[in-house]
Amino acid sequence: MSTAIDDDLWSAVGDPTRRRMLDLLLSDGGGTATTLSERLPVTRQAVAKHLGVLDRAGLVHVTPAGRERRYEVDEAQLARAVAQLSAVGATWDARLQRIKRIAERIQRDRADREAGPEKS
Amino acid sequence: MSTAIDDDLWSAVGDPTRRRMLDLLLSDGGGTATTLSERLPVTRQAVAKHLGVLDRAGLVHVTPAGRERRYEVDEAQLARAVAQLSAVGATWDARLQRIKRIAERIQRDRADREAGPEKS
DNA sequence: GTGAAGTGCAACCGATGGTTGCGCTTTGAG
DNA sequence: CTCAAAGCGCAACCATCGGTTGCACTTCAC
Repeated sequence: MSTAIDDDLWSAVGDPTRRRMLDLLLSDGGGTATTLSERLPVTRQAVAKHLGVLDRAGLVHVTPAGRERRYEVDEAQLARAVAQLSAVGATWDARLQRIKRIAERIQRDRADREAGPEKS
Repeated sequence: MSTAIDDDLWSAVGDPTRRRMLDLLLSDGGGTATTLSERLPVTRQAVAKHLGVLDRAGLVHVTPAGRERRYEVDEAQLARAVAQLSAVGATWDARLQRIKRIAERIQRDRADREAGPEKS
């Protein structure tokens, strides 16, 4: 109930650079630290660190190939992360809806009181 | 297209402690740094810093009352944040769906080739 | 074999989430 | 009125993290 979330997954997805990396890996169907860094405003080493975080979170898999290390998105795990994002959103959405309904009821009650004052 | 997001909003909502604070403020209908810190595993000062971040992001409003400073959630702004979360989720969801469809098509194509080999 | 490509490791820097300690105003009980 | 406690802000400090630079190591290609 209290938005208890797999914190590793959320924080992995929480960083803006890592989100862009996931975007690139998805649209390109994989990549290496070097190819990613060419399309991002950070150095290869920064990208490598992020890939480590994503790997530990299970969001990507790595395949060594000669002197390269190719990374690909783990779609099932990313789907889990998406589900958790939606869950948080849904929780807050529900509460905001409840608040909105209560506010409307209060306003309606006040309107009733002003329209038909039965007592002095 | 490229998941361009209001980074202040996202990062404000990105911290797990701040998410719990928003939960508490929503369910209690507001609170102070002290009352929040009593229900969280961090000190009042840490809570105060987070309230500053949430305030700068426009997610909460503060009302000084005597020696207290009461904070309440700005529902419209939180709704915006929720919308952005959903947007990121929807983007990835769409891409994952596309990948899934492509994978299925490839599998179907291969099945066709194996079933009816027209040429040698 | 040699140079370039790709990677990893280590040191360093700035921002941030967290703590402790202190001092200030406000409140309320005596 | 007095004074202790409640609530808050400010400042110093620490660990972690995202980012950088620099260097050494493998692998590929000529």
